[in-house]
Amino acid sequence: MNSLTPTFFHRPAADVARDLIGVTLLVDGVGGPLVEVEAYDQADPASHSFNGATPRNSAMFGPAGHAYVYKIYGIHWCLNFVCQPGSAVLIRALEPLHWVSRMQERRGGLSERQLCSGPGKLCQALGVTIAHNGLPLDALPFELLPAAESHDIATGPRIGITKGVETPWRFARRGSPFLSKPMR
DNA sequence: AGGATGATTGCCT
DNA sequence: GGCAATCATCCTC
Repeated sequence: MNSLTPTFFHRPAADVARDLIGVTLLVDGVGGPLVEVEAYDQADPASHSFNGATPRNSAMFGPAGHAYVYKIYGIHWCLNFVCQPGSAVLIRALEPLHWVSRMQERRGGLSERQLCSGPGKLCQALGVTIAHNGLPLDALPFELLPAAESHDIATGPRIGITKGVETPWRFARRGSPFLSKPMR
């Protein structure tokens, strides 16, 4: 069951990002509704795609609606949803709702608000690795379920970047206790 | 071939 | 708040 088609993703990343808040992400049945995402596109100096395609970022130039997974600081995985060529949405946080016990096993028995409150944490909790790079999002192990209700969405500058710091392409569910950092 | 770097996290003070 | 961990990737020589 999955009603987010490639058409949904074949749009500017910032538009897709906003529409992803509240969408439930499951990987092998583990996950919950997205509460925080960020958009990146090719004209954006903060984006991995800014200087063109390389072996690492090739998924960003592949079909919309597929995953782009990369390793950061030699330690953590980060999951993105590919949009228009050279653009993607970084999945930063979700509300742990489905199969929470599995997430706690993977993360080390932490409180629920620490399970998926950051891009690296979320990948650890959901078991996302480089093995998921390039996979389509409309097939297992991925499931994307439309938002059950509308949300009050806050926007602001993106986290952890040194270029493009003024671009307000961080989108979050306002007031959620599951964010990587509070929205200002 | 060598070196700097990173869309982070968690532990320490 | 500060900083170490840890390594694939990418740029430069």
